Amino acid sequence: MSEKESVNFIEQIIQNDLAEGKFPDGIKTRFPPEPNGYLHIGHAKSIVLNFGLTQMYKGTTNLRFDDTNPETESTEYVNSIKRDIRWLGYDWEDREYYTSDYFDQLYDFALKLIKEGLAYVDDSDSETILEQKGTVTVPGTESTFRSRSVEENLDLFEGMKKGEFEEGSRVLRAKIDMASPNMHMRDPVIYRIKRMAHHRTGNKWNIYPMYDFAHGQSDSIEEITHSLCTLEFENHRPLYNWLIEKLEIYPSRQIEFARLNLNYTVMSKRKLMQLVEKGVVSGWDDPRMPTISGMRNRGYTPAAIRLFCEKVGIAKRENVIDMSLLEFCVREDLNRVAERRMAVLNPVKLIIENYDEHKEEMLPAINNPEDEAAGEREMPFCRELYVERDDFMEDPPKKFFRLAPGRNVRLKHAFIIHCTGFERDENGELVEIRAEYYPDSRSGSDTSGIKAKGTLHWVSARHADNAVVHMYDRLFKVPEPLADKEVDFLEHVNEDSLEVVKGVKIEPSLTESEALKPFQFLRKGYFVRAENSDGDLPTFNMTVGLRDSWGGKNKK
RNA sequence: AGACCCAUGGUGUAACGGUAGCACAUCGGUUUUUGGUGCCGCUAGUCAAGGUUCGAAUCCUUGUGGGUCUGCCA
Repeated sequence: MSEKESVNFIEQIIQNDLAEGKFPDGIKTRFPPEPNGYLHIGHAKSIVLNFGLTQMYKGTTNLRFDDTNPETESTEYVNSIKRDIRWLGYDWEDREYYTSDYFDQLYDFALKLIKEGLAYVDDSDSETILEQKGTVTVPGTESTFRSRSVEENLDLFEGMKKGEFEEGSRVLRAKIDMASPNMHMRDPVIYRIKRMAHHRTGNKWNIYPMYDFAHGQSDSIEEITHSLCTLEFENHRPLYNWLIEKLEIYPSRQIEFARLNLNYTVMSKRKLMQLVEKGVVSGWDDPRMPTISGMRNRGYTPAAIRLFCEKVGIAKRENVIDMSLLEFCVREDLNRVAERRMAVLNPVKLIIENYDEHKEEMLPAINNPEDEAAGEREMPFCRELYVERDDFMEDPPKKFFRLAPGRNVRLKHAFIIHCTGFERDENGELVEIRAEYYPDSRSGSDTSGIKAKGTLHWVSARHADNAVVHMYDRLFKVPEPLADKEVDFLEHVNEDSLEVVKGVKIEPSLTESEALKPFQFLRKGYFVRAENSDGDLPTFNMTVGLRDSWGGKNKK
C-alpha cells in the first residue's frame, strides 16, 4: 500500500511480540465505541489503526459496543456506528460484541473480588465518597464501610442486584489503596445502582458496572492481545492491570496513543452535540461536521479518509493536524475517481455572434483524464452559452488568461473564441459577453493554428439545467476554538461556513446524476449531489475546491 | 504542584549511540486544451543546561514548557 519502511511505536511493539513468538494464533484488537453518539474522524483514526494492524500483521478485530450506561445509549447509535464502519470499508464479520453480553460474567468477577476481601459495598453518598477521595496532593481517607465482612458484602451486593435499594444509596468499590498517588486506585467505584432499562438487557439488571470495571475485562474475555486507546486512559492502566492480576484473567496489554485533533473544528462528542442542539449545523450529518456521516454527505470518500488516517501517524504527542492535510487526501483520491463535468456557478451569457442561431452540435468530452476507462460524454453546443462571470475582465492585468475584449480563449472541449464586446446594464453589471468563434479550432481537430492562453468551462444556455450549490467554509474562525478556556467555543463559530449559491447552470448530463457520486466541476472543485435537494432543484455540495494558484496569487 | 505521560522545520511524523529524512503547507520553476493533475527545486527543525561517550535527537541528571487524573460518564 505504501512505500514507507518506518513503523509507528505500536507496530514496533507488535513486531517485537511476534518476533518473540508471543502470539502464534495472530493478534487481536478491537474497536470499542459507546453507542451514545455518532462517529467522527477521530474515531476513524482508531478504526483504521485497529483494523489496519490486524490486516497487516494477521489477526482479527472485534467490534464491541461499550454499553455500560443505559441512560445515554440506544440502538439508533449502534446502527449508525455500524453503518459508518462498514462505509469506511471495514468488516468485523461475526465478531459483533456488546459489553452488556458480559454482564453476568462481570457480576461473577465482582463476586470473586468480594470473596477475596478486595471489594466492599459502600453506603456513603456520593458527596462523602468525593470528600474521602482526597486530592492529588492529599491522600484519601478510608470509608467506614471498608471493613465490612465478606458475608455482609455478599448479602448487600445481592440486594443491590435484586433492586432492593434506591439508586445512589450504595455502590460496590474495589478495595485498593486510598493513599495511592494515582486517584484511580483510591477504591474506585465498580458497580452502581441504576434501576432503568438497558437497550439490550431490558430490565434484567438494577446494577451496572462502571467503565473501569467493564472495559479491561471485556478485552480479557475476548482475549484481545493489544488494547489500543487514547492517552487519557494511561492513568487507568494500573487499575486494569490490578484487576487482571486479582481476577486472574487474560492479560490484554493496553497501549495508549494521542487522539486526533483537527484545526478549525472540534472533536468531542459533547461539543459536536452542542453544535447540533444550538442549531449551528443542521444535524450530526451536516456536511460541515467532522463526523463520518457529515463527511460522507460532504462527498469525502472512504479511501480519502483512510489515507488521511494513515498519514497523520500514531504517536503519544498531543497534536493538531492541519485541515490542509485532509483536503490534500481528498483531492488525491477524488482526482483519480471523480468524473469531470461542467457547471457555471455564477453565470453570464456569452453570445457567439458568428454561430448560426439554429445550429446545435454535440461535442465529445472526456470524463476523466486520469482514467481512460471512464469514457466520454457529449455536450451540446450552440450560439448562446453561459460562462463564469469571474472569467471576464474589461481591463485585465497582463497575467489574466481569460476573457477580455480582443482576447482569445479556449472553450473546453469546443472552440477558441475571440472576444468582440460586452454589455453592462444601468448598474454597471455585466449582462452579456460577445465573441466570435474559429470554426477550425474545434477540440481534437484544431487546424486553426491560433493560440489561446486560457481555457474556460461553459454550458449551453439552451440546454443547461438549473441547480443549487452549497459551498462550505471552515466551521470556526480560529484554528483552535477550545484553546482559550475563558471564551465559549461557540463564539468562534464562522457564521459564513455555508453559502447557498442559486442560479447555477449545469450541463444536461448532471441533471439525473445519483446522490453522493463524486464529480469534479471543471476548474472549480469536487461536488456531490446532496441526498436531499434544496427545493425542487438538484443540489450539489462542495466537497473541496481545486487548488488555485491564480486566486491565491491574485489576492496578494 | 502528588503521580503518570510528552517535547524534532509552520503542521504532523521518522532516524533504536554513527550523514537529521519523509509528508502536508509555503515559495519558485516546468508540463498542460482544467491557473487542476504530474514533474523538479528552495526555505525551514532536535526545548534549555550540565553529564556519559571517540561520537548524543537518541543514554543519565536537573530545569523549562505542555497534557492527563479528584463522575455513582465513557
